Amino acid sequence: MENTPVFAAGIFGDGSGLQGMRCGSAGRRFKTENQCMEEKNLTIGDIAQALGVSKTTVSRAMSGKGRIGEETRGRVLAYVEAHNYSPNVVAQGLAQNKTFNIGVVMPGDSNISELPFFQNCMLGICRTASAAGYDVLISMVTGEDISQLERAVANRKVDGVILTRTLTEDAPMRYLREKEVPFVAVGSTEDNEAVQVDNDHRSACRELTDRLFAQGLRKIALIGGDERFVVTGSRLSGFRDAVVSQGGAEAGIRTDITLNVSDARTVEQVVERLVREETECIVCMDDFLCGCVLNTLQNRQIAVPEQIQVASFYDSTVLESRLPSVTSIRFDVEELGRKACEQLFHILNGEEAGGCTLLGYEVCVRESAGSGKTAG
Amino acid sequence: MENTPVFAAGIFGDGSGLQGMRCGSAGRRFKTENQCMEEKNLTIGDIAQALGVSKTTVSRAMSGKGRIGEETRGRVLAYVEAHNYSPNVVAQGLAQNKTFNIGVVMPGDSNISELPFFQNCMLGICRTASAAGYDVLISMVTGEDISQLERAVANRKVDGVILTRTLTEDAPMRYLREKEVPFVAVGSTEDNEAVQVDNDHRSACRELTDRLFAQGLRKIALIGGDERFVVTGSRLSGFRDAVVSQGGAEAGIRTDITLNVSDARTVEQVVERLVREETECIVCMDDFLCGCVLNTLQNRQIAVPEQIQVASFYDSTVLESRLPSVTSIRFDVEELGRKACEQLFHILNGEEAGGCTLLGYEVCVRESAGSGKTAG
DNA sequence: TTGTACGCGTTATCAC
DNA sequence: GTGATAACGCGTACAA
Repeated sequence: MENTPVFAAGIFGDGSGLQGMRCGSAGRRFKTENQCMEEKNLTIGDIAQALGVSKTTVSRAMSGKGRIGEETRGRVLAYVEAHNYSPNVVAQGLAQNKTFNIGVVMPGDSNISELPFFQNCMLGICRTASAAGYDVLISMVTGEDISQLERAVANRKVDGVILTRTLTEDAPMRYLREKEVPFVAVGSTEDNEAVQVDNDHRSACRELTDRLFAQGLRKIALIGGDERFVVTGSRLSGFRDAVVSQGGAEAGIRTDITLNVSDARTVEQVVERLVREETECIVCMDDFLCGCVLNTLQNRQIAVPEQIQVASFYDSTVLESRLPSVTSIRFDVEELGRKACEQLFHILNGEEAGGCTLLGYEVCVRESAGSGKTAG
Repeated sequence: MENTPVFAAGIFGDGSGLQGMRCGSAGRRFKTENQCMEEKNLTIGDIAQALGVSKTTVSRAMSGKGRIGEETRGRVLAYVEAHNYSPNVVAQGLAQNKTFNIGVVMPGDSNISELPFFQNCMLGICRTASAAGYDVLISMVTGEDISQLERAVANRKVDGVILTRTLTEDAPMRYLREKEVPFVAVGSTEDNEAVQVDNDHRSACRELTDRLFAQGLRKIALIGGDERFVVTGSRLSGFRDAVVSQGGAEAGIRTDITLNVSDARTVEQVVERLVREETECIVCMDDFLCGCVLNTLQNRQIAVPEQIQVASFYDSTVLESRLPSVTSIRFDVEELGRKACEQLFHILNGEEAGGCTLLGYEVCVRESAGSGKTAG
């Protein structure tokens, strides 16, 4: 008994118009005659032939579109199940002018404290996409280099795109606009036309700041990062909202705002100044900065919250093992990714989604500030 | 002068076999007659027609394969340039049984200190892939759920896969093996058949540990994470290599090894014990654990390195703002991603790549240990 | 050197 | 309810 290895000839057309007894006709690997690994590279044509029906019928059975006899449908589905056939999505795409891919733009130069955000956001996106039969194609953007995104778009590899970070002068967004590629932005943008999904940073930061004032604090400092990130602006607005609602300077409130702080050294200098000026509480725009602030205070032997309070406008896992635990705001980032993906699908289905979706937040008062052990 | 909007009719065949004067025949958007946005949805057929040559000729001009007249080639390329046409990669793929996508498997449940690793690894992969005309498709794996990977593979969305983390019982790897999907693993594996790219963790950890012994230390403790990660095993081996080379217990060397430590609370308990037992140095297998150890020591007012030394077997940015600076090992993770991607391309080109590629490392002796201010 | 005629795997149209 | 047939955009053996 010979098991002659048979090369899957005619892959790219062998000239003979023969369509006789094929076995994994689309195969690209070696196979043995009698035992063709059924699950692989089976085509709609193979099934049609095996069942003595037309390709059209098989297609209909699978898609559920068009009329088809209940029995025929059952037979096809049974065969499909038995040989666990799965359609070639690329070919489906070619026929429908779709790719079943969504692009996700990730910054390649984010700092530590932002990474959990992107990770969880990706998780939400991937799960939602996967459940809808889509795959996620990544483009990393570093600085002004959006070449990866350009490639993906120019090559028509994606049906739409999700932006996971928004800048005030956003190169990726400008590009997508220009090319008329459907996209959704995670994080707010100044472009009101754009579909965006974000947490309500402004309200969240206002609420947290309000609580600090409610504790009787009067000298609060704010340290923030890159001003070009739209979220920095939102948080700042929330902070100011709270200040204004308390009566501002007229009510004896003193604030000290420092933005564009990006490294530990700068934080150190700022903190030293703030301590000298007898600031009662330092509010940080993100956990990276907050970590730096805590380090500095620890090295200077300044007790938190007894001598100075500290709070953060973000709650990542960066600080989770810290003592004292840090008062901050918690967001459901995975949900953010999910929502963004759903919005994109809406657009793709022509159900033009709403402009801006705001998700909630949770203020977590912990030991470092606002818990009552105030120094103020 | 009317600019009648003309719907790109006949997308899926309008019945008329007409091939006359088409403008973006593959278009799916509205266009104006005279000013069809040339760069979009131009096909090889459009170009052929415009230039009065055959599609084959255009194809050849672009691919460089097959003989073609220098002048003809020039004309085609000029036209392509002028209208900045770019081929439909999906269609190319369908014709060549390729996708021009590589899959990347990411853990969806990694802890903070691992994230910079995955980020940089991705960066290396994406850049290499992009330069080779490939895109990166992400599959997130959480726990035993490899459904996203399964979808991508079953749907033939990828030509090959890169695994960014390896476990001793690796579900994704098992799956890829079974489906005979070409893959490369970042990180070592027990499967010797698999193509793998890794840093030489064993040598690196041995070298670092050797230095500690060279400082005269005799009581060293090791704290490690998940035992199922292959890298945990490698690092442990390196540590043991150093111990053995120093003569081990007979030479008066005491070691204390604790694995599967994953949370800050456990670290605290372990550290307390180690301090009681007058350990001279705590070596951490990664920076997350190291961060926890430093926190605990700081809270207990135990000075590093004066009272106890601390070193880490990994150098992420998690600890970069810490004081004292931590002695650890530095790897070029982006290079790791690059190499992995290159190896995958070798396999895809049939140039069966070597089994295991080991990349280098750099031991960074800083303040926290091995710098001379020993407590031992 | 160039063109013809398929084929890749699927969907959509239109007859039957 | 079912089946040819023509797209989708591109590559390629073979003929010219």
